[in-house]
Amino acid sequence: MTPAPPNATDQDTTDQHTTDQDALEELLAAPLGLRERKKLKTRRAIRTAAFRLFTTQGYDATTVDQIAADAEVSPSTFFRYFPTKEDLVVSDDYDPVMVAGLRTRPLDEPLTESMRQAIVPALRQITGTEGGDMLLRMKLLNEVPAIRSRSALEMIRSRDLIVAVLAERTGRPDDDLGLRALVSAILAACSEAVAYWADRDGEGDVADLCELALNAVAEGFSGAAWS
Amino acid sequence: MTPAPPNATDQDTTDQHTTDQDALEELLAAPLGLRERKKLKTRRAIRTAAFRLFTTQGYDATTVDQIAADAEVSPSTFFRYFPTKEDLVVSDDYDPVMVAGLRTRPLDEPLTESMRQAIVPALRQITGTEGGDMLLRMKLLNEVPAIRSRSALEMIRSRDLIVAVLAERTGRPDDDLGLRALVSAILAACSEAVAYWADRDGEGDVADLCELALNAVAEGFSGAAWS
DNA sequence: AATCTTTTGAGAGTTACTGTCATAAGACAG
DNA sequence: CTGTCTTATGACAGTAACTCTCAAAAGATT
Repeated sequence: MTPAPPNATDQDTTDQHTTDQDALEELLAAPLGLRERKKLKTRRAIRTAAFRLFTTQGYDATTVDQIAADAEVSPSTFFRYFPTKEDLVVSDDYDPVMVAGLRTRPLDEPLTESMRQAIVPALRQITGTEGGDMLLRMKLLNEVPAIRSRSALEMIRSRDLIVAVLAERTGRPDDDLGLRALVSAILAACSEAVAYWADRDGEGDVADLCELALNAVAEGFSGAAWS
Repeated sequence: MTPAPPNATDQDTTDQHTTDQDALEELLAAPLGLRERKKLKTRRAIRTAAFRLFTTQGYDATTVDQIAADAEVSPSTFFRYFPTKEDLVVSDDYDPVMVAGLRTRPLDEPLTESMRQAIVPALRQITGTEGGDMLLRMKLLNEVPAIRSRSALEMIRSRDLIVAVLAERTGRPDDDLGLRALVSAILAACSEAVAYWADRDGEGDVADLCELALNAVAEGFSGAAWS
């Protein structure tokens, strides 16, 4: 999801170029305006406060009012930054990474392979950089039904995004059932891997587990008896 | 999910025998007590009222109080029958059907084939008997984020159930990542098929679509270039 | 008919969220 | 650096989905 772009350009009806430009600008324009800096700061403050409370009291036992108080903002402000409490946890900034990865793959490569090559490195990168935070989020995702539930919506978003890219690349329609099914299946397998990893406190390498999961699916569908 | 067993035997601390006996009794004792009959009636009344309101006003615009009023029960009673508003929609009684189907398959059959043979006929049966209701539910599932989200939890339950059965049959551990990934992938593909079907107002046969989806996944994982 | 058990409704309380509006604070022009 | 314009904030009121408690009603049992 939008990695909290400080000033989310809501409608880019103009051009697909805009997206890339914005991303670039965001990275280069180091001296952000004071407003933007403050916004980022509050956002971080809220999230930090929230996670601190979550780890000590648990997700459900922590109220939005508490979080707001702890972050020294009003409850209204909380909701301005995070439309729902769940949004604190389910923010996956790596869809774009995956899409970019996908686009680099050769067109004649099998789709599963392209996806594998897009997902696995992305996972590896993420765990490398923000591993701790991700583990915590994924653990919440395993444990808190509300979040687990909510994350399904994010997955659908991811699926739609990937399907759109692949549809474009293969010249299929956007709503091709086969394509959707395949992408969903792959994402499901990878989610299982991530869940498994989080459930074991980040033991082992997520990326490896993800490959393992994908291999298991491939093997299963190849018709192995498997007992 | 428990298809609303009229008198859920909450604690059978006595004996495992009790469970089977109760289940048997429940099926045989056709002349249900007056209480049970009334309970079933209210449950139906609530659901009927709810669906009527949903179709006219939409899901979000319909409040629980309205539903309760329409069904002529108190709001308290509503929540006694359906712990959440979403539960009105996401009640899949066919997990047991699938599990039973799975158990009839030969042990040396490939897992994917067993699951396919368990899922497809189950789908066929359901659409045959309660097709209209299912279509409506699935459409809500497509359209209402809250429900879509919630149904993810049901899917996890299904997955766990199926994984447990398959783990037992293949002698694998319950938490085998490969098995989980495979089952999740298959369920994801089938969900796509159902969603696709509902999105097109029940046009075509769900079971066929499901097979199509599974075939697409198989093909994808077989390494076809696929463009 | 009397007693016991379960279901029901009334009401009060909590929490996540929405909308409105006045005020405060950064941005910018002159 | 002053005035104006824009945007972020907080206070407040309101809604709706739940949760809990308790007393009354209704089915079950002897």
